[in-house]
Amino acid sequence: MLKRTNKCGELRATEAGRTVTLNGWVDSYRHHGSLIFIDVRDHTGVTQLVFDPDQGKEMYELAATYRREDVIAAQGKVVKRQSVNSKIPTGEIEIVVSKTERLNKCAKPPILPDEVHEDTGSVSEDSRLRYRYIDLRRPRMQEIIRTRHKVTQTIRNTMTAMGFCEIETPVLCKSTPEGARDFLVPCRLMPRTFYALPQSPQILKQILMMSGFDRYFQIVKCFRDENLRFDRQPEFTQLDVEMAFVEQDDIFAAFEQVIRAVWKELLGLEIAEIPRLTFDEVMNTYGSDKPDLRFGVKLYDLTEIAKKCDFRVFSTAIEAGGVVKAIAVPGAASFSRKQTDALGEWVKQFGAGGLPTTKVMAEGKLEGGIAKFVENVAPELIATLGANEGDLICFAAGKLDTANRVLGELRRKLGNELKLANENQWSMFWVVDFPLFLWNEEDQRWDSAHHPFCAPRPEQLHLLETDPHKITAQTYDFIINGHEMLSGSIRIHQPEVQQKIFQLLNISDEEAKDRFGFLIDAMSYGCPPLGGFALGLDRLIMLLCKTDNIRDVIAFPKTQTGADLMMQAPSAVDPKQLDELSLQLKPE
RNA sequence: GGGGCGGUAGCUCAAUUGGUUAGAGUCCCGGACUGUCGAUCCGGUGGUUGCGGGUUCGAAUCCCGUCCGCCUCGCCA
Repeated sequence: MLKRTNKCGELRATEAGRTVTLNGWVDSYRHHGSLIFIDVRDHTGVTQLVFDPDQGKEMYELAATYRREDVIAAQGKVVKRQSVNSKIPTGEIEIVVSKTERLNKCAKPPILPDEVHEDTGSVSEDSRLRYRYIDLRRPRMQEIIRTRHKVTQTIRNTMTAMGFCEIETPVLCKSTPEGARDFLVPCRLMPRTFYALPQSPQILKQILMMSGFDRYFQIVKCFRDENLRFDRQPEFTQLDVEMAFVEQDDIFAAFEQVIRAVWKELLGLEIAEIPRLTFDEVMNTYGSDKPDLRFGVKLYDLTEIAKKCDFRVFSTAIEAGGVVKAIAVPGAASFSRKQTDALGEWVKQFGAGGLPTTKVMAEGKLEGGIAKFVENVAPELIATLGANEGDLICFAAGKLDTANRVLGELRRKLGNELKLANENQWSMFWVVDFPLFLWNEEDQRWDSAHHPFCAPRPEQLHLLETDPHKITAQTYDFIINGHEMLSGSIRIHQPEVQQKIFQLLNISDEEAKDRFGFLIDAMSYGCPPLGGFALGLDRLIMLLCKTDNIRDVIAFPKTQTGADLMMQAPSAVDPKQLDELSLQLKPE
């Protein structure tokens, strides 16, 4: 074969006169009867080839049969072009081909690796996933997947420099019914038993700390058999980290070094000081535990002001011990009645009865919606909210949690729709002081807010018996632009404490022993204080590549029903295989 | 599991809202063309309108079921 001497994106005018060979895919071809132009593409870019019959009739005739996505080789002289194409980096030169070879003929291509054109539109994701190998040839996809590699490299280098050791943990693990649903793998050697794919290496990394590895990390696949979303795949990748002999600040310092290195390496940006906000603070101020702080639109408590209004919705809520809160959304005063009504319907899914609104007009006048009920407090209202002309004030009245949720969701939705966030800005911060437990109304019991190995603050241990909801966990999230990127905690390192937590979570000794016996044992044979975190790598890449589709950042992703459209997984299996596993299928 | 949107040529879409033989661009095939670069021009192949029922003189269009894709609520310690 004619082996390449250069890549398709690298030749410039300075190489004019040299004889080179290129290998690649036919990106486009233009026939002019006795002159053929072909743009040949590889991962580095495209170069124009010129085929002139004067350079050889056979060569020319072969080139005349080249079609899109054929794989070809071409040898020839680099010459400066008569007419420069300023759209491509190699546009100053072309190759006058003297020898060529077709390395592979492409069958009629089902899709083409084109970027979007005005009149042909973009290829549906179905087709892109089915013919992933063609889709991945697109420069944009190449860029994303290569960015991903650069991120993992940067992470590995930084973690290694900080003294972390990358250790692999098993993929065939033990099923634990807590948390997400497990993917199960039947065990042939022990019939009627199953492995589970890990939801995360949580327990194993804690054990590695007990084993004296001191600082562990792993870029690792995790599996959760739950329903999927735009940013969720059944298998996804985490940067998993655990550290021994540490407190919260040590973990923050370690991660901040990593994220700074990634932003420097990938974006050339220095990250300023990273703030820490408490859970209560973000919930009350932004109505979310992961707000996007690239724009304001804070929630304000208007309960006192609302008491002065003769509005049934407010008074009923306040009498029931609830609150009245509001946000002022810039520019939303232009919303039509139809739009505000639609918002009123939309918020019902978060427990609101409806959405009272009013518009801020010139000179601090209120108009529309519930204006007549709040006119009497207009100046106070506007001052408290810091509202301006053109804002739409949205109220939520009811229980504090509900009001926060409703306004938080509304803030997120309208922030997106009205593009309130500066696209070129990054908002990063830690959320700290989460509650350790959340009350589960449905089952009438306590649940871990994160997981059952999170350590309570030692000075609050006595509250375990009396007021579990008051206990603050040494748990933290890291938020970027309104997305939860990371979460972690200081773990429990004393078996007595762990047992108490299990008790409160209604996990019996027997159960605990069955599921986590090895962890408790390990903990009792010399366990250092420890903590760590897990970072969602796919979501991080999504942010860095500015895509809102997790499938874009994974080479071979799955659809919302967990299918791989290229390899056609999952699929039925041979009855023999089932038999070997002592499995039998339930009739439909 | 619930809700919403979608499925028409290999690909991206249209079809005057139930009415003649389901069209266009692109890809592919063939032809013309020596400076194109999303080449252009001419011709051609290509359809179980996701699938299965039903309503109707007549269904891509309406109804029921089902499958698939996307978004979303629940769910994801």
